Amino acid sequence: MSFSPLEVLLTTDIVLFTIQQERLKVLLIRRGSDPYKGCWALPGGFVQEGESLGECARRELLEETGVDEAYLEQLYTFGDPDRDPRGRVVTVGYFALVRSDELILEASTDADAAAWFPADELPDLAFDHAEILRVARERLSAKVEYSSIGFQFLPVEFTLRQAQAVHEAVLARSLDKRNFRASLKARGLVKGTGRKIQDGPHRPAELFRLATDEPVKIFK
Amino acid sequence: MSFSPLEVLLTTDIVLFTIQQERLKVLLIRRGSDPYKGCWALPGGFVQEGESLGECARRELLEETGVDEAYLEQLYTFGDPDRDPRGRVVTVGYFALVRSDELILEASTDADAAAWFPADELPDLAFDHAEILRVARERLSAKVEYSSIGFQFLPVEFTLRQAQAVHEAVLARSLDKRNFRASLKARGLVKGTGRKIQDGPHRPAELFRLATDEPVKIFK
DNA sequence: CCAAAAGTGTTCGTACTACACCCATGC
DNA sequence: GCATGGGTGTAGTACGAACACTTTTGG
Repeated sequence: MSFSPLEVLLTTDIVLFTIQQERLKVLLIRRGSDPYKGCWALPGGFVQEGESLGECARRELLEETGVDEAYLEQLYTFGDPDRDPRGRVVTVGYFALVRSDELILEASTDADAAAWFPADELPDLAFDHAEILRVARERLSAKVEYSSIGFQFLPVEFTLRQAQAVHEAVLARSLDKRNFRASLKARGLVKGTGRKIQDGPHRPAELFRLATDEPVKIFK
Repeated sequence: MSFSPLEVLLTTDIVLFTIQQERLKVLLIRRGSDPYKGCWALPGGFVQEGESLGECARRELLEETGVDEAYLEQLYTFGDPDRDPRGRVVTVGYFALVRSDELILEASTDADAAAWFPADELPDLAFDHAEILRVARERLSAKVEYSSIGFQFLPVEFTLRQAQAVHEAVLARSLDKRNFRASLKARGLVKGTGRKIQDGPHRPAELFRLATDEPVKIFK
């Protein structure tokens, strides 16, 4: 290694998903400075001294969106030489999941700079963020099927209907109610609390919670 | 972004797997310079100007091991602030698979600087390379079960016994011959060539090849 | 004829699919 | 009493796991 190594700028970009109105949504921010000023983009920013990649992603998420607690997972690293007009900037993509009921926190950031978009109606995005988002959606869909990651969108106690709506939103197809419930039971994933919730002119639904403490359980 | 962003050094490190004597092996190189001089480490090196991450991994693989054609896939990015004593060095881990019969190429590199180690008898490694290797093994094992990635270890034509041996080596457990073959047939993964190969005092085996052109097919 | 690997089917349990009706509640 | 979502079971099919013997060849 006698050549002088190339120094690069390193960022993390976060694809933050949630469910609203039973639809999968993604948080985007409007860029306030060049390049791509005024464009929609993923939240993210430069890695700082003494900070790990995951710490950086968590910090950026908090700073740019006000989201404090979220499931966070490294996705993929994008480093094509010309992906950023400023020069050599490599980004480590993350994806993050928050519960719908934490979204009040979103108001803590400057209001018109951030917005939730339905995952299937996205605007044009800055840099290669459309590609990062595509990879994130792919990974999320796959993981919902073979792990319990989908429950990250739900509060600690939830009804089975809510759970099914979340899975349907992520997979973008409808599921059979009896099969969905049977599968949860077969996997021993949820346990009833005995308590019920009444939210309309119909029979009250039982509240459930995850049976295990591990946040995300891989099936099989 | 008013602060001045941190510049980092970026490397790729490659976990190169193969199968020899029906065992899963990993290629390591002995470091010729500090830090960790004399230690075993993964092949890899600094990303250069104008080079994408995948190109860097492929180049390092060629330069350090003489391996030209290999299946290559990005694994995970490791960026803890203190993972490298030289300063802030972030590495993008890759894993690569080569066929056993390409290993003659390995002699093209300086002989005692590189060696194959059984995946379950590894020496101490430099940096956080033990962790990178752990992640790579995990990913490889998982992927062998739900994709046709294992055939990357085999030549274009192979016997079913060879295919089974490869899968057994990766999974570190023995498989049932009839089930293995039935599963290949059910998936329509391989097709017989009609030709046979004779390699000992026993009935000759038919040669097979992959039924599809796609290098790696995901099941289900 | 012996050693060595090639080749081949069935049974069982488990998991996914499709599918329809009664129940509890508020208005 | 009616509208709304809550809750439940069964039959068919597909897939993975366990399991043993005959065939072909070289020596």
